[in-house]
Amino acid sequence: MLEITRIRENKEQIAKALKVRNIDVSAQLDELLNIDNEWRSAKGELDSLAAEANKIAKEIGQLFAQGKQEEANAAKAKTQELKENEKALKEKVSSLAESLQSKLYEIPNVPNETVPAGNSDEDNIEVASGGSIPDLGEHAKPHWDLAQEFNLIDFELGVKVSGAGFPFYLGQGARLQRALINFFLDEARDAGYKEVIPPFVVNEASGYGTGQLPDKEGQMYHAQTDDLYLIPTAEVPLTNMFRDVIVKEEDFPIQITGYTPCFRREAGSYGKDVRGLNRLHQFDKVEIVRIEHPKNSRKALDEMVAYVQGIVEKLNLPFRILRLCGGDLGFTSALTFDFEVYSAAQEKWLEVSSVSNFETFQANRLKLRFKDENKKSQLAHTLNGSALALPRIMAALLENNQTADGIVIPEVLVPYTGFNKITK
RNA sequence: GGAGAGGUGGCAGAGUGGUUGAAUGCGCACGCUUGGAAAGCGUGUUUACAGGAAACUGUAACGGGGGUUCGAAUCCCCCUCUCUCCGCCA
Repeated sequence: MLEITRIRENKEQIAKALKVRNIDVSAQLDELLNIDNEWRSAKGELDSLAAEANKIAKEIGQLFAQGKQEEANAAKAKTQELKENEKALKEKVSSLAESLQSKLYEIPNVPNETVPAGNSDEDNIEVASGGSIPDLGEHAKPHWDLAQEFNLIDFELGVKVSGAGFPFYLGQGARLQRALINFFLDEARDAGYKEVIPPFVVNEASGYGTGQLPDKEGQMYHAQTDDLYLIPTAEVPLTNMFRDVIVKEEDFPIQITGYTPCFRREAGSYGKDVRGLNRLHQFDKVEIVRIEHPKNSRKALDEMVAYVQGIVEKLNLPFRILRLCGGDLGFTSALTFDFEVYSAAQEKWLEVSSVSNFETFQANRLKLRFKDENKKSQLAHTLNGSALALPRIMAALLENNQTADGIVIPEVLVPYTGFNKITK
């Protein structure tokens, strides 16, 4: 959520910046500012009315204390009209505040000035790449065939027990999965991130805090009996740790990491993009989160991108890094870099990480602040990134590393798997 | 799930209708004191919004919402969370 003061002061600039997302919010901003003006004047009126009422109430108290009953009662009568005005004004103020709030929720984050204009993922800009795409020859199998052949993942069994998109990982497949999780967590810890195991369900307030609510409600599983949401990403609990918190400036940078399963309804997804591990309702992910001083967040984002690149390289996967264009940028993000790895049998790029700087957008919703050198509270910046999402990494590993007699495990993972090749 | 108790400032903990944004203690900050430190003494120490260049002023907030009242942390109603005991249970 954008700060209203920022909109007041930089309306034109914000409208212009949001054009990068292919949306025109000028009219919305004007409406917002109108409401804000109305709200402020009503609030001012209410405040002085309340001041007057408070003053009289105090006087009445004193009159009673002095035993001047009659004068006190006379003063009481005087406040009747005041009370009625106050009540009406109060309602006006709160309804204006409410409508202001809901309008504010509708405006997406202002893209960073380095975000390129564009409509879709086709307009994203590749900023780096690495690794080499293996030549698998004609007999390359997609990972869903390999998973079946080596008995690593059972999609059918998942359908029976839960539904499509909830696979069973079996034997060496399960061990590889666990190895990846442990490898990612260890790497993150070595890079200075504090490990956390958060709850996998969150309340409504947390959903609002990081921006999943109100607009992306349909993407989350909702346990209605208890009004809890299954987390779509560890970002939600890890960032909400800092909701309503005023951190100390010297605590920056705050770096945390956590592994969680992620649950996504993926309403509306279908077709061959969802085949195998490409898109699941439940998947594992290790997330890194940073809470930063505003002046350091840009640098922090670069560090996070470099970190993610490092682990992708250790896994020897061909990758590319994309700077997301305005049209592909998430609602809450100011700047995002996506990582894709090449899955050589499917012959396609798969997104495995998204590293974003939200600047103050989430912090404003979260009321996540710090005291600056002048002892003024200021919104912090929040950032996060996948490091990494497992299924597509698994897909690429299986496909890219297939050989005539098995699937080769990357060297860095062998200490974690306990085997260096998946065999029948 | 049943019964009970309770949610007050960074923490502990008073306060049951009237200068209470809130005693007191701890903590913290600054100053005095000291060779230095501790102790001691003094001053200060919530947040949000509005107005203001600032000093500051006004309003709101004692879990959340609503009500009674001239006036509510204090009374009433609803919700919520926590704790204790019992039950169930990994």
